[in-house]
Amino acid sequence: MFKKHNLRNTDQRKIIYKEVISSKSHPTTDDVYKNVKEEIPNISLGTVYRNLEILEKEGLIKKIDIDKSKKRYDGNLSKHFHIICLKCGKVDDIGIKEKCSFNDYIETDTDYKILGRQIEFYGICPECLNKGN
Amino acid sequence: MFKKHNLRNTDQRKIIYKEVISSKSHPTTDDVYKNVKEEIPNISLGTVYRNLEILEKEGLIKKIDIDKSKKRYDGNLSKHFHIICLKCGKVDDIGIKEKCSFNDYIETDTDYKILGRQIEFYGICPECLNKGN
DNA sequence: TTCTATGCAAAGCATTTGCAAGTCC
DNA sequence: GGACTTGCAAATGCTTTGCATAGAA
Repeated sequence: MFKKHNLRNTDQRKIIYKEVISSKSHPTTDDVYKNVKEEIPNISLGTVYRNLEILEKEGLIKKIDIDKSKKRYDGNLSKHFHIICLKCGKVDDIGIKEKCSFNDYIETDTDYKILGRQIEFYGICPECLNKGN
Repeated sequence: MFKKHNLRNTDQRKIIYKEVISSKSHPTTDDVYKNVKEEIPNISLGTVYRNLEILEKEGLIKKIDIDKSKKRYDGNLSKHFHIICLKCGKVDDIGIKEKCSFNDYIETDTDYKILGRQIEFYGICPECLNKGN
């Protein structure tokens, strides 16, 4: 299953991966740990941390940097945005429609009451580009 | 200076505030601490943490949740987005033009090489809305 | 057999907090 | 003088890491 990524096919890895892929709730590391623990009671938290990082580096899952204090992961690799409830902290998906205007994202058809947004672009700055690679 | 916010006008607070307002580099708590320390050598890191949080709650500065590991602050209260260099970690501003289309944000006239973006909306989810306030 | 992966526990880092002393109003 | 602030240090919470053992290939 993970051979093409030069990763060994351990039970821990398989179940951690399955857990993220099958979840719709953008679980934190601890969420994954607790759920995997039901199938592998003696699994170590360190193993969960290590595997989530590995799976993310291999592009098999995605890491979400929403929560200031905890890492969250997403098994949905398709292009989409997130919407976070400021009361309960839940993270939902927003489907992306190509070519729609910026306001469409805000006037979304979710039933959320929108209070704010955060947009970050990532790239390489001119100084770093000039320094070569 | 801070009277309208029911805050006492301490040297520590004044200099911490001045430091964030005058900085263009979206400093971390530790950045602020180090700079303030030059004026108040015996200032405590806890004081910096507490004051940055207070200033943010009063709306005098803004907190930026970009860095997964550290808090950053911004003295620029006007509407704008951020762009982060994936090599050096620098955070620059992107001015917002009202009514421009989403792609305009990406085809920005910064000299960055854009590699990705992250968009998060914040609000109250339907379940929390139904629970009343 | 070989080398990656795991479990465990300690360490690391940023942040928060309790408390006594200091100081703004 | 009284309440808010500060400095200090300990505590907290999440994440990382070192190391001996287990296990996949």
